[in-house]
Amino acid sequence: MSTAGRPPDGTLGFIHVDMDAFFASVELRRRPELKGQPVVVGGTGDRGVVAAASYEARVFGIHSAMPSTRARRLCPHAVFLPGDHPHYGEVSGHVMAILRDVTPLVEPLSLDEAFLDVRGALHGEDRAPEIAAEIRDRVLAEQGLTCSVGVATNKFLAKLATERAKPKASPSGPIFGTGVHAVPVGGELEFLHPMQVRELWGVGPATGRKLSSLGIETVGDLAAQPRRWIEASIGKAAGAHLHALANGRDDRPVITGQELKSIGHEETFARDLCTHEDLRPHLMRMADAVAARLRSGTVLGRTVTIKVRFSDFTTITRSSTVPEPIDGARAIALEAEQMLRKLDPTPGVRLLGVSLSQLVDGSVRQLTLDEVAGPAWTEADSVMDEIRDKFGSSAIGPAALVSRGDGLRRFEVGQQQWGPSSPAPDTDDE
DNA sequence: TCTGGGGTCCTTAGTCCA
DNA sequence: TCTGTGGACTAAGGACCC
Repeated sequence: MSTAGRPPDGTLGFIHVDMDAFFASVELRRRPELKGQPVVVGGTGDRGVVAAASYEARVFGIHSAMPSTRARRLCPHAVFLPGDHPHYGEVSGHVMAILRDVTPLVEPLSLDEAFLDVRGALHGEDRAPEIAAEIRDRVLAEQGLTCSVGVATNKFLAKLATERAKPKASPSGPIFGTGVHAVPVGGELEFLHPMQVRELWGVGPATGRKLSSLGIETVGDLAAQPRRWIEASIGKAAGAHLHALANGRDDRPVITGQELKSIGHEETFARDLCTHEDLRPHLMRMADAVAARLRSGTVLGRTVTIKVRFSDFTTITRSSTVPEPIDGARAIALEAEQMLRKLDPTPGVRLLGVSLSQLVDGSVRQLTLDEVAGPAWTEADSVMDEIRDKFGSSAIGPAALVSRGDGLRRFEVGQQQWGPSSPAPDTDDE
C-alpha cells in the first residue's frame, strides 16, 4: 500500500471518475439494439434487487438497490438482464488502465469509480479540468462508455462535483450532464453549504434522521455548529469527520493498492430454510468459496464470522477467532458450523453468510497442527484450485454437496450477486 | 414495497492481563 | 492479597458505501 505522500495543499488536483450507469451501459454496448430502451441489470428473481438502471429506466423511478419486483411493477416493459460480473470486471480493468496512464496515483473505489491525484502532472499550471475532459474523451473513444468527472482540491469535494456533472433522469427523459464539473479554489464553501446534509459522504438514512432531529438540514447548518457538540450528538469519529467535511476539509490522500480486510460470501435463499440439515450444505459451499478466494489471494484469516438473517429480517452475526490463521475449506466450515449449531433456524433463515477477517499474508504461512498431523486436506484444496483453474468453478466441490442428489449445481458459487435468480421452487429439495 | 452481495469502519461491552 | 486502571483483544451490532 502506498499513498500520495503529500497532504492536500489547496491545489485543484484531485479528480473523481464515475462511470455512468456502468453495468447497464456495458450491456448496451454489447447489445446496441437495446439503445434507447429502459434496461435494468440485477437480480431477476422475487428476492433480487436492481444493480444498475439505464437513464431511460430511471425515468420510471427505478434506481439501484430497489427490489426487482418493484422495478417490474414500475416499468413492466423494461429489459431485465441478470448481469455478468466477470465481464464488468474486465471492462473496469480497461478503464482503470486509462486512468493509470494519466497518473499512477489511482485509488479504485469500486468497479466503476476511482480517485486520481494529478497534482504531480500539473507542473504549476491550472489544467486539472482539462485533464478531466481528456479522461472522459479517452474512456468514450477507447471503451465506448461515458463517465462523469469531478475536479476539486480534495477527494470528497471531487466526488460531490461528479454528482453535479452526472446525467439526470426527468419525466421527459434523460438530461445529459456537463460531463465534467470543477469546484474552483476558494469556491468550496459556496459549492458545499447549500447542499442537503444527506448528500455528504458518510451520512446515510440513520445519521440523516439524527441530524434532522437536531435541526440540521444543510451542510451549512452542520458547518456552523461547534465540532464538540456534533461529536457528542452522533459519535466522536463520525462527528469529527462530518464536521471537517462540512467545512470543506478532507486530508485523506489518494491510496493505491489498498489491502483487503476481509473476504466473505453470503447468499439469500429463494425460500427460507428451517433446519440445520438444510443449511449445512450451503455453509460448506460458502466456506469452500471463501477458502478458494483466500488461497487465490494468498492470504489466510483468523476470525471466522457467520451471518444469519431470519425471515423477519433480523440479522445476527457470530464470530470466533482461531489461534492460527487458516485458509482451508474444512477448517472454516468446522468453525462456522459450531457457531451455526448454537442457533435456532426454525423461524426460517433467508440469508446465510461466511466471512474471514484478520487477514495475514499467506506467502509466509506456518503449518498448523492440523496440517502437520495430516496434510491431506491442504493438498486436496490445492488440487481443487488447480481443477477449477482449468475447468471452471463448477467443475469440483466438497463431497458433502453431491450426496444430496442435486449434483454439480451445488458447486456454483458467486453466481447470485444480486439475489436468487428464480422464484422459490415448490419442491422439497432445498 | 419488502428489502442483494461485496465490503469498511465505528461503537459498545466484556474479558484478560500487567 | 486485594483493588483500581488502562491497554489489547474479542465479539456483536449498526451504519454506510458501491
